Amino acid sequence: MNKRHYDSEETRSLIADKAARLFAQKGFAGTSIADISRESGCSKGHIYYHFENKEKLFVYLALETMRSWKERWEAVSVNYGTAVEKLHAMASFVHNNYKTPLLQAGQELGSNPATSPETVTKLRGLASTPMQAYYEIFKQGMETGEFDLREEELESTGFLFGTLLGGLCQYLYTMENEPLEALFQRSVTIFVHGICRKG
Amino acid sequence: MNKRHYDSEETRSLIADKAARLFAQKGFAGTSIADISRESGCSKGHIYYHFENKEKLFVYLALETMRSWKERWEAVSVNYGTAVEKLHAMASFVHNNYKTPLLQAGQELGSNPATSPETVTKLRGLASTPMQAYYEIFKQGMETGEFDLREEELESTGFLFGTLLGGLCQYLYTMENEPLEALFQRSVTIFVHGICRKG
DNA sequence: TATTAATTAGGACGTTCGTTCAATTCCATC
DNA sequence: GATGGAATTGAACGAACGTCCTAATTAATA
Repeated sequence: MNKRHYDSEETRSLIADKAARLFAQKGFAGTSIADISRESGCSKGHIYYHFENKEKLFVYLALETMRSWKERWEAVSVNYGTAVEKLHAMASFVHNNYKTPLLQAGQELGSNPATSPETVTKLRGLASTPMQAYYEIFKQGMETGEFDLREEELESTGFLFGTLLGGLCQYLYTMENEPLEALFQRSVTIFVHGICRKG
Repeated sequence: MNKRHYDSEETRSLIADKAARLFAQKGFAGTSIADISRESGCSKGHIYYHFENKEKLFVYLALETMRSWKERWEAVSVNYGTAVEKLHAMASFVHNNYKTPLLQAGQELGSNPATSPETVTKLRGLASTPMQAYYEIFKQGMETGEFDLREEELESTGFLFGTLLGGLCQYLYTMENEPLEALFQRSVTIFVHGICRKG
């Protein structure tokens, strides 16, 4: 017995895909249901068949995006040994998989006084998923002696690394892929070595 | 002869102030003329007496913000000698004076297909003002031998530094001042020294 | 005090927004 | 091939949007 009639499930994820791209590109308020309808090719009414409302749709997208991001990173990261290798891998991974603009849209929605408290709560913890992943890498680097870090510097280091990668994601839609990838990689180099002339 | 009747000029800059804060906090689409009217305490019609429309208002704010930012930085920066000192000063300056969220709102507006081409053009060059300032510092550091940089790395270094500071500005409205300032300063330290175990 | 031009308010406009809902189409099953 | 529930549509709703227009208010000048 097949529970799936029509292409309902596919339609749902098509809507989700298109909506995620639109939210990432134009922000929460900047994206209308009509936009999503046009882009996905299905009626406005049908969007409301799959999702309760615009806010819930966004929260679903944000949470799901982060869950899948974490899952895929954990699958990828085992292929890299040292912390430095992992940082480079992470830079590429974020460049290709991260939907930071979606996080920004989340901030936009979260800071709006009209947003429901439950939504704000759910959105609050969103950024902690990638931050945790960054933290783990720097922790490893500290433990193996690759990095010269003190315990209390770990969190802020991961935070800043994530902020830089996140900032670079702003250029995903306006910059060529190749030079952007170079910037992602150079971010790692700078974090690791700095730019100071050594003794 | 006084050209200023009433407090028109003051009212205009009051509108500009409130509008800038709102745009920075809630984005371009997320901020309504009614919001600005409520916040500034003057009528919607009066906003249109001072500004042609919402788009032009935003462009004015963005350009004016950047112009004033540059002016004030140039006044401040002469108090610092070395490139490292200037980087720390810049971090503090951005923390206290930069309206990066306004730049993000600019990207939001600029990437909207409905936005007029002239506006897009004006917005395009916005980010280059601070980037130029960052570039200058790293160039100085390279020339004085403080930094170990090659000519062709200058631009990307300034770009990344600006991206990191800009990313940190996202937390202006959600984080306490003191720990945020610490993150700004630590950004400089990491950029300068990196985190790799030396020798 | 009367006149005038600059300033401000507030409501009306057409449009677009998020949302709802009745009607229709589709497919699995009988 | 008829039936029923799931999938999908498209029109319609009130609210909110950006913008415009007219009327009221103000302060300077005559």
